[in-house]
Amino acid sequence: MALDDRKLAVLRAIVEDYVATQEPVGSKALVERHNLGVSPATVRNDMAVLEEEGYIRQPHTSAGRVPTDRGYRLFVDRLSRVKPLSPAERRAIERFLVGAVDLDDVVHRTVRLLAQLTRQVAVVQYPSLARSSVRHLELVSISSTRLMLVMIADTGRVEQRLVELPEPTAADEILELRTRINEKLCGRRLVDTPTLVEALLDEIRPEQRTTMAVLSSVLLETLVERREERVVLAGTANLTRGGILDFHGSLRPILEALEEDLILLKLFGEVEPAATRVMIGDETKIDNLRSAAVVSTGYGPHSTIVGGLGVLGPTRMDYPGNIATVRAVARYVSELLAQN
Amino acid sequence: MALDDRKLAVLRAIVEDYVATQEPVGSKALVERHNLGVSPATVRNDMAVLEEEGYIRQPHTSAGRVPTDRGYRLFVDRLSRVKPLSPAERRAIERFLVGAVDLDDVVHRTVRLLAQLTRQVAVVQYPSLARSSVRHLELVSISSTRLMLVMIADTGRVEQRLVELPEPTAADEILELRTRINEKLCGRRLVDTPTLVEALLDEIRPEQRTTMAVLSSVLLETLVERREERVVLAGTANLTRGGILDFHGSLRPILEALEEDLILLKLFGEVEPAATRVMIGDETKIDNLRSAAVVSTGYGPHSTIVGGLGVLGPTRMDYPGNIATVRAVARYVSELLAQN
DNA sequence: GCTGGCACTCGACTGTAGCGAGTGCCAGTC
DNA sequence: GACTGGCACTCGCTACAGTCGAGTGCCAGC
Repeated sequence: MALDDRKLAVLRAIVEDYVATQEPVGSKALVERHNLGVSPATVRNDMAVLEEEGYIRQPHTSAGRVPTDRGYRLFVDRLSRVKPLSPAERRAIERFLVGAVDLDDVVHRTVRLLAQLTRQVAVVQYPSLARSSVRHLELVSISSTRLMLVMIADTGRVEQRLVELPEPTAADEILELRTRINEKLCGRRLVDTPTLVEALLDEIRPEQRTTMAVLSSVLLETLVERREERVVLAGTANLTRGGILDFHGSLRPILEALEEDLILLKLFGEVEPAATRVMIGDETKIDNLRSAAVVSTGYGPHSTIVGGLGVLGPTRMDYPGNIATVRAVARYVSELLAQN
Repeated sequence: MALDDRKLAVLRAIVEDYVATQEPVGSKALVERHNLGVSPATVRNDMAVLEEEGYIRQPHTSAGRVPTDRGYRLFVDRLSRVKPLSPAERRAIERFLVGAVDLDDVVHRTVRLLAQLTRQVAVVQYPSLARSSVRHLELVSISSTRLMLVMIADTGRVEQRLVELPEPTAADEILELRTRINEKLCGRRLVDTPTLVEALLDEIRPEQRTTMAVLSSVLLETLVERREERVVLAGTANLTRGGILDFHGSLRPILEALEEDLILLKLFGEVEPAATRVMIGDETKIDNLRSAAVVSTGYGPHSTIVGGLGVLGPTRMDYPGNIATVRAVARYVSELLAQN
């Protein structure tokens, strides 16, 4: 059955009121607060239809209605208008992000900013190594058989690994290797390095091969294959806003899910270009997050995507507002990265 | 009034039972579970004295007794014996920490391990820059007027900063500066760098001075003065164990406090050598942590201290067990750092 | 197709009563 | 003097009954 315009308006009103008051909303209150132009009885009929279709439900007889996940989905897809940011918010964003000294700083400031503006849990993924290129590779000698490999990515991300050499290697050998590796890898995408490194192994002098083999295995194993993706989160205290009524009863499952980097990456890391993604309840595909919703988007310099960011909160959240904020923050961060 | 041995035994029994059951403990249950050799009535008299002295209190008139912060303090200082780790725990610790690829990895594994073993919130501070020495300083050119300063500390910590140069500088100039800086700073403690850098400014060729001035200001301002201390935490989901009965009613203040790096540093960062510190309730000096307790200790290679770690939980926690675990983990981490 | 009216449901709240764990006190005993 | 058994008392917890009211579904009428 198709829903006519008024029924949609009723659904929208229910979602908006419920998000604002956190209480089941009845037909009478609805006509009072929104000028729907019809009587409560009519609204009740519409509600009955909406309930039959699974967009709203009654917590118990003699209570008002509450949106279901399906109801929120419809609301997000068709009923919500984008809410422009307030000037105060814009200013907060700008002020917050200037003065960052390095990538760590940018990421941390961003996640706090997001948590503060949306009053939800915020998550920011570090620029993904999978989407980065090599800017520079440095080999720093620590002892004759031990050195530190430092990789600097174009995204500003820096990774270091300790390398045990099989035999003592002279400083100038190391230096030469460093030069060769940089010639080969600089500017290339990290995912392309395996073949390049393989080629390099053939090109260099035989006596350098064992050292190079160790280096390449560290490089490939710990940086390329096991791509260390990192995420930061902030604002967990926001989960306690509005009692424990959200998240039916216990924060436990939510907090547990937030401890799993893999889960966070799945939710916030896999973002397609220019799409703001909203996942509601079961759509997260995570059992512990049944009662939560996620708004995420990608960011990156010059319209590329190098990582994801977003917020997580109760399904009962201000979707239009959060979507607007997440987008705006992503845009600002992207600009910031483009400047570097 | 001095407490005789039996009264102390009663206090110990109360603490142990209350920690185990999370319920106010009465005189009858006490004599049943612990063989105190006296009747409930006698225990009641002792309890009355303990209450008068402020070691225990009654939640309400017809309930059993609960330890006060002062009671826990006495328990920790005089009544608890160190609980040896189980072999399973020892094995868990060893297994958990092998295979760490770099400092980040060590820190993250450690914090998870601690959270898992103690079932509390765990916190680990990164090796403090204030206590680190410079192992190597690298300058990586990004464009002619921009470079990245990478500092590697002896603790394995790596920090990077973007530097804007006032004028284009040739690669070999940069290289020369890098060598000079390393000659001067390698092996020196970070806190000693300001005077060394100043001296260096006088020694180098005049045309390099402006570049060097920029470098030194970044170095001193963002690494030495504003010492970026970092902390990692895990196990927040453990706060929800045992209902919200701990933390009288709301996790909110606890979660808020845990978001503040400054608070965490204060609790876990300021550790004297070889002392395991226990802070109970108000002793934390943090209002939000009234209902929490902290067990912390220092760690570092070769009996030095480079950072702190520990756990945070309800005042009603297993102090002997947590103290033992925190110490053991700190010892293992220290060994691991000594090997590098 | 909308509306007003009406009977009905059911959770929230209130007040009462009984139960029982636990206490404080006191007189008696070793 | 220290410990013990006994006893009256307190008070939170639970169960139960009764009332209230918000909100619904349905239906006849416009």
